[in-house]
Amino acid sequence: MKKVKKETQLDKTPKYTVKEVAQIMKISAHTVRYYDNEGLIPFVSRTQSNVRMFSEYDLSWIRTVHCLRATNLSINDIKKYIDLCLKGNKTIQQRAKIIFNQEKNLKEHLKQLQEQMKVLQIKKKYYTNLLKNKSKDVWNPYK
Amino acid sequence: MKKVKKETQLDKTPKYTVKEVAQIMKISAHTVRYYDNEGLIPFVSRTQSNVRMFSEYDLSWIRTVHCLRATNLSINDIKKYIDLCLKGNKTIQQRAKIIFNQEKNLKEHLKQLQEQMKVLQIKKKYYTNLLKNKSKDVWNPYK
DNA sequence: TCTTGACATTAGAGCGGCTCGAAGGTGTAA
DNA sequence: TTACACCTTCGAGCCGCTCTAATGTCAAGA
Repeated sequence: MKKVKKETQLDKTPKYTVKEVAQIMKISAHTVRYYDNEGLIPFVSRTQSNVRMFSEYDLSWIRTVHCLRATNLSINDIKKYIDLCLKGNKTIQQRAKIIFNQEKNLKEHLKQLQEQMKVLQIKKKYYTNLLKNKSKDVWNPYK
Repeated sequence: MKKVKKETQLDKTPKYTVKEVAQIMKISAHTVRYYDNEGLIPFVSRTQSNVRMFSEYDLSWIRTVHCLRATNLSINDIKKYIDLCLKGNKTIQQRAKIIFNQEKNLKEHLKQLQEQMKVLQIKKKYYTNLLKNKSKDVWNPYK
C-alpha cells in the first residue's frame, strides 16, 4: 500500500493584527509592516478600515522570511525568493539553489561564531582567574 | 617548585600599513581606519607623512575588537571596554562583567542560529525531494 | 627631473535594515 | 463625547560599515 502525503492546507482566514503577529514571531510590529511594505508577505488582507489582518497562511510566509533573515539573507534576496515561490513549479531549481546556498553560508557563519566563542572563553577564563586570585592584570593577548 | 607564567610581551614597533592589517585580519582597510577613528585601537603610530603604522601590540587590540564585533557587541560598547582596559586594575570587575555577558549573548545567539539551521535543512530536504522526484510543489509550510 | 602608479590621508555621502516619532484615523468602553 | 488603545503612513534617525572624491606621499622608470 502506497502512502500518500496529505497536502498541508493553511488557513487563509484573517485572524491576527500586526501586533499579534509581532508577539507570535517575536519581532517588532514596525518590522512586520516593513516586511509587508517590501512585498515579502504576499496577499496580506486588510479590513474595511485599512487594518492589516494576517492569516495562518500569511504567518507561514513570515516564518520563511524570518528564517532567511535570521540567517542573514538580504531583504532584496528574500524578495527574489518569495517572487520565485509565487511563480510556481518552473522556479524550483532556482529556489533550491538559494536554499542550498543559504545553508552553506549559515554553516560557515556558525563555524566562525564557534571560533569566536573559543576566543571569548579564553577571555572569560582570564578574568575568572584574575577575580579568583585578586591578582593584577598585565597586558596580554587574552585581555 | 612554583611555576610562574611569563608575561607575554607584545612588540610595539610599527610594522604594518592599514592594507596589510586588513589582509591579516580579513577586514577592509576602510573598516580598520573606521575602528581607529572611533578610538578602538589606542596608540596607533603614524609616520612623518601621517601614514598609520600598526605594531603587533596594535594587532592584538584589533583582534579583541574583531572578536567583540563578530559576536555583535556595538562599537560603542567595545569603546567602553577598551577604555576600561586602559584604566587598569580597578576596572577588572567591570570588564569581566562585559565579557561574561557577551559569552552569554553569543551562546543564546548560537542556539537560535542552530534552530534556524534545522529549519533550513527541512527546506533543503523539501527541495532535494522535489528535484529527485521531479514532482510538483504544493504550498506547504516547509517551502 | 618629471611622470606614473600605487599607496596613503580626510571628509562626507550612501546604504541596508531596522527603529522611532509625528500626525492622523478607527472602534470600543465608560 | 471623551478617552484610550490600537491602527495607518510618511519620513527622519541610527548603526556599522562602504564607497567616493579630493588630495598627499613616495619610489621606480623614462
